[in-house]
Amino acid sequence: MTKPEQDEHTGGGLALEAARRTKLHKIEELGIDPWGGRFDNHTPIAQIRDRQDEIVVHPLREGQRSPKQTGPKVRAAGRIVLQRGAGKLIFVDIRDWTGKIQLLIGKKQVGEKNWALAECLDLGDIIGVDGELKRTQTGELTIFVEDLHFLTKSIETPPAKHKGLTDPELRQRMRYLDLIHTDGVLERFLRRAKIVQSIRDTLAGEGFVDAEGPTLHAIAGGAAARPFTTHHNALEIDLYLRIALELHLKRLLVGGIERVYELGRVYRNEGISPRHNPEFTMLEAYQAYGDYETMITLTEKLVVEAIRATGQGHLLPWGEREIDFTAPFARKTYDELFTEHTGVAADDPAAIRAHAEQIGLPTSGVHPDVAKSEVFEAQVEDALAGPVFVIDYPAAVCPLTKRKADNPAVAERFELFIEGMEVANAYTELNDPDLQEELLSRQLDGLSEDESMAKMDRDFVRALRHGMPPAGGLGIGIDRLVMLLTNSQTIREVILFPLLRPEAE
RNA sequence: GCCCCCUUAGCUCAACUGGCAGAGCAUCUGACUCUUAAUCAGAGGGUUGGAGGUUCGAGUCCUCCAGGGGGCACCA
Repeated sequence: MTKPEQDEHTGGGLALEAARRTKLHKIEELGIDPWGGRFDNHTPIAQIRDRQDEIVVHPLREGQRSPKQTGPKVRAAGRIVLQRGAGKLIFVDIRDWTGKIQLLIGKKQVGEKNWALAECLDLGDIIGVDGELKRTQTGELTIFVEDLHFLTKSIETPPAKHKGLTDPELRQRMRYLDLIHTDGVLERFLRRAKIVQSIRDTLAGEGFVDAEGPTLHAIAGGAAARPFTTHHNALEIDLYLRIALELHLKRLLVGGIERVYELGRVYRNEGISPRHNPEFTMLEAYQAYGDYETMITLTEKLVVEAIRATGQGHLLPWGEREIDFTAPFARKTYDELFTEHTGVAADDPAAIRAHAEQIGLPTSGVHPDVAKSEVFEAQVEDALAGPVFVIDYPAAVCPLTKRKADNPAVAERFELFIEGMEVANAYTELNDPDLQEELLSRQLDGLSEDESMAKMDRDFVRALRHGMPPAGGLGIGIDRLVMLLTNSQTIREVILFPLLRPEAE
């Protein structure tokens, strides 16, 4: 093992660590544990800052350079993010998850041992302090430190103190550093937590209970996506990571859990993009005796309450633009939008087929509803700035959805689109077991099994045969909703640890 | 899986048409008891992502590889 002293006068990566290890040893020599321990009764920095009006400034007396102040005694803990030496004074800025505050450590004020410890402080170290909250001569709110508590040494060098991390690879691989050093990152993820909490609160307020379905599925149903496969050794069976929550929650409707939801991770073995991560968070909620109109009302309430929880108004920033979330959101039928954006009659399969060919989509051997759906995805979805509820889908591409009573070619389904993104998807749930069995056993022309939602699940059909109440069901892509509510243009800004290739050794 | 772009000090970035690899922050030494992107004086720090190639000479041009970003495909 190399001695730190050997590298003391070099400034490369190893030497930066060596300098910190030298200080770590000095801390140990002072009889202080550089890894700290329990530190009770400190106050979050934001709350400390709120006590600034308790500072009393006494009248200036003759011979004084500045007026005497008295302030509240406070105890804080946080990470050192800035440090400035001024002789036998050190100014330190610490940060906790509520804010930042300046500390003043003076040699005379803290005593010899604390001063020796203060000389061992580096950017990134975590410390606790006791002191008096006052203002410096320049007016900066500051804890005048009386006692110093060392809580944890950082032996790695932090990023540049103002620019922070900008390399997207480093930001994702070392999210812990991103949270500390990139402006707005910690706040964004705390905001995500508030959104999720708001959704759970709203659902609870509407009488929904949460449920935990299995994530290992023998049949990856409920959506059309390629699953991840895995293997259970003792049972000697291949299993899939779930691609949706749907089929188990509906079993719970059969079981009499009348309002049920799950908010959890699903996995899809597909491409990565600014709007896709292989694992992402989905909400699905099911309400017995409801329908898709019930779900529109619920969706609006969930979104509006989530926005309220983030402390924002109805107009949210989105890049250079704004999104107007004033409820009720626009509602347009699928066919209406289809014609509006393509100029093709929505009830004319031959014209749709010709149009699909014209824009380069394959049409031979493809079911008319599939062709229509592909044109819709290619030309309509991206153009939907929204928020807009797209209502009433072609039935053939909706195998889990109840058909309209007066028109079996149309399914009672809506999707909520905002900025071209599908944020929510909801049905009046199909509860006819015979029709369900038929729809799950038949692949549509032009779709492979991978591309299809039609994966036979005998037990699911058996559950329906026992009677599932008429119901409305809703799915919301939580990550995309969080993107929209935090003005984040890519999904990896709202997922703490997006999938990356392993780092090379 | 395909196409394009990026990769230089711990971090953030320079380096002309191929011609001595640089700066700021960080680090180290010294000064400073009211600083706040502290300041001042000095010092050190590089396998230019990796491996080959062209050239008198490569951070720069070429090939392959790796990682990341964007787009396409996939995502009914």
